[in-house]
Amino acid sequence: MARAASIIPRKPPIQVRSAQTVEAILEAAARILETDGLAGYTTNRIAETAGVSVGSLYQYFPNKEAVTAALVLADSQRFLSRMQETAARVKNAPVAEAIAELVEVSVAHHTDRPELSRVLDQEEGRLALHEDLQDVRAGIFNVVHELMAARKLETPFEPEAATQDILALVQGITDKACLHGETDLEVIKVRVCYAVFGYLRLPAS
Amino acid sequence: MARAASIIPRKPPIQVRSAQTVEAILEAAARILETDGLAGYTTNRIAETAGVSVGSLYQYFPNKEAVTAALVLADSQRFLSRMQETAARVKNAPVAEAIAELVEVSVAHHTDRPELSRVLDQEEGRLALHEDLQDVRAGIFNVVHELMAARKLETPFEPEAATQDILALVQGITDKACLHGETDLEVIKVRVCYAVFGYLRLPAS
DNA sequence: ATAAAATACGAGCTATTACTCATGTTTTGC
DNA sequence: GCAAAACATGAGTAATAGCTCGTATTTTAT
Repeated sequence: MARAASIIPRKPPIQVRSAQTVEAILEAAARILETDGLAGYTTNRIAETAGVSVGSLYQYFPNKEAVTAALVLADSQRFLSRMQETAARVKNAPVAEAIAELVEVSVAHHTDRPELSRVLDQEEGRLALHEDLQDVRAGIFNVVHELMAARKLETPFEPEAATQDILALVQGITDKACLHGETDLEVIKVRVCYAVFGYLRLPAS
Repeated sequence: MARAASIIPRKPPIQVRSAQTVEAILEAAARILETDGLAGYTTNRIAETAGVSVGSLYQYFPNKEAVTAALVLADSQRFLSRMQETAARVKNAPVAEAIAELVEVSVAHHTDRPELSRVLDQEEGRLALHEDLQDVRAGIFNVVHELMAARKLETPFEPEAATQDILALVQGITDKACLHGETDLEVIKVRVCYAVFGYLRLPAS
């Protein structure tokens, strides 16, 4: 049987020098995915772009997938942090405002580096098993889930299903908008809010 | 410069024999994408699975991408046909029913061979330029767009943006549901309808 | 029947790419 | 100052996959 390709970093960087190397590798990988997509995404090119040797790359990542996984994880963690911060901040704000702020965070996360976001979301499927990543996904889910509970937002469905649907429609609308070349964060945000308010049967703010 | 890889079929099959070959190739490609995704998707394997030689494959397709493009086009055309038929059939039905029927077609299209649908949607991005495909996408767009016009469904946004959003949220919710292992078409359909009705601010049926 | 066109075949060429390893350099600990 | 550990290097290897092309077989047309 083919041994499962581990995604766990091979060796943790100890010195500052190596930490910089790892950072450079991740940023290079991101830039390549952003510009050329998976087409030009090779370990040799990642190393070259990062200004390090391939050998160095393989000292910290057991394989190419691990680089992608690290990228996805870092990106998701950033998103989760912002969602949690925002959720805490708007804890006592009016519902409409709370939702609007969370939607803004979500849309901003996709419109910031749209091409990168698209590819990472797409690659996430292949890495869905990874534990850390599942925790982050669960965290994002919980932010929305808890908001609905705290505000007593009701739907005819299980709260879990409703949460999933809301996250899905936010992402769906945002992605398509980006895909069609839209760049105005505000405009997209308004439409996404409109959809979420609609799903929740809330009156317009 | 790298010459643009044409996606236009190299030679049209003339005899029935070759038509069967082309059909076998497309079905084999679909099955591979469905089971192993892009990982095992090689021209050699496609040919082997189809029970023909690689040479035959390259007699009708100029390159691998062309096979994928043909697959995407055929799939989109099936979807468009069903949407158009359904739209025509429910022309005079109550709005709620018309929407429900169209949503059912859409959800069914994704839940039929969910894995295949996911990969094809994903690959569609890379082939977005192709003319025939753009026509089909425009056709799907028009079905929804015209329904909204005929029924005088209003939103605060440009009709085009609203149409895009509705298609996006339908696909978004459906995809995520499939991804999470949901298989019950009826259940998904009800939730998608709920979202669409919400976006359109229509009372529940 | 026979020539020509269409179709089928598949070994193998070429290019690419993930990944290794032997060797050299820098940093750390004492 | 020095040994050991950490880090960096990049030419080279092995495997893979897209695609070609010379040849063989089947179908069509007359």
